Amino acid sequence: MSPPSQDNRQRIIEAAREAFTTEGYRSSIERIAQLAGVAKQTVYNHFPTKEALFEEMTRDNMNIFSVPLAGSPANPRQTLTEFGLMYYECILSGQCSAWIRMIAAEAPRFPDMAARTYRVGPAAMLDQLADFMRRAMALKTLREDDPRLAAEILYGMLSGAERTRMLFGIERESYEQKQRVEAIVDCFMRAYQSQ
Amino acid sequence: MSPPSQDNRQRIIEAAREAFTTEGYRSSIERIAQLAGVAKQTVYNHFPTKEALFEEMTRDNMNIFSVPLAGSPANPRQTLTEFGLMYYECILSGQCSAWIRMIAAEAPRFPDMAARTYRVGPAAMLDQLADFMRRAMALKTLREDDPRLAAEILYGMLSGAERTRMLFGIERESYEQKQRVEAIVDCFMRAYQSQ
DNA sequence: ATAATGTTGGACTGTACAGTCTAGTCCATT
DNA sequence: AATGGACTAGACTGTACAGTCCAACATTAT
Repeated sequence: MSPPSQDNRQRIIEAAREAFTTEGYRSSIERIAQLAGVAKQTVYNHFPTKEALFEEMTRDNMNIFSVPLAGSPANPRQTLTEFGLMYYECILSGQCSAWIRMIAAEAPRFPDMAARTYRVGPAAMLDQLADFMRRAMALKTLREDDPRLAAEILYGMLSGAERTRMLFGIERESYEQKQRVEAIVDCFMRAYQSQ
Repeated sequence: MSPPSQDNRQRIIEAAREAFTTEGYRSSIERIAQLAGVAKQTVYNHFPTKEALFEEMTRDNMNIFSVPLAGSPANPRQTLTEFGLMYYECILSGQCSAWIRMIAAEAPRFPDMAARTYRVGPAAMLDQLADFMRRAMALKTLREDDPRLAAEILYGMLSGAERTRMLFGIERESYEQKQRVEAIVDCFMRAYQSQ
């Protein structure tokens, strides 16, 4: 090979992410090639079909979803607040919004991709969160209850109304994220404090 | 006119709803005509362009979102449980799921349609719910707090994880809806009972 | 140098589809 | 009976795009 092939491959994947998340699957190969600054044929040198490129791109961008849950179950209020802030930062960002919208739109056409993304993204996060709840419940820093349900409830409170607005393309109303996250975690703690 | 034109118009809109929600906007006019049992030209007799048909269809189907909130603020647990059950029934049904997915997918292309649907659907429901919270708080059957936030929190707990699964096309895990709704409302009541 | 390999740009094929046009049919009103 | 508006079937135009082909070019390894 002459000009470094791996560079081109990565540039194409990056361009595909850009194009697919903003224009959906209908975005054309020619457009992607143009965004990558590469000839159309070069795209086909690296990926046999548009579908293959799409699948590769989704595989390459899955890490976009991971939000770490670091912190001790001894102090759930603090740990969950930190987690909630990071969640808002990452998951409700413009980039991630476009990504989720695109996944949702193409889920019927690419069910495997959607299921894989769900497993790596939301499902993994829920598992992590449920595990945290279980440990906190064992420590009696949260009331004894179904840890999975607790995880889903917190997840729901955090994403719920915001996620809906984001899906409909409604601009975020202006308010303090920090304040909102704290109010939500406070609500969660009222419901789940050990008595 | 000979064969009743209004019938055809309604059949076309119905077919468009079916086609657009299952295949997205990419579904063809020919396909819609076929579903409606009508000639392609007849579609164009009623709607000038594909976009116009789409807009009309979304206007016609907006009522799909309305979930009534009937019941007294004197007994929030019961009223909210009934509301939650109806919400699950309606909003998380296959038909409504496909609808939401389609809206989300086409929101960038039809921002007006998306905003309108948001106003009539989720926003109206949140308003209704917030009003209920306000009245219950005035009655001291719920703790004094921000009623809008309370509404969004309950809405989030109800739709959160389920909505995500639905967007990703993940089959509902089998559990009792009623049990889940009751657990969620119970959690909400723990957080919002007046002390 | 030369062979091998990747890239380029442009021409090309085939398909799918929006939207138009036409010739003919069916029915209700006059 | 005649007029006119809606319907049908199908041909047709133009465009967009996936995917292929090819001839010329650049770079690196031998």
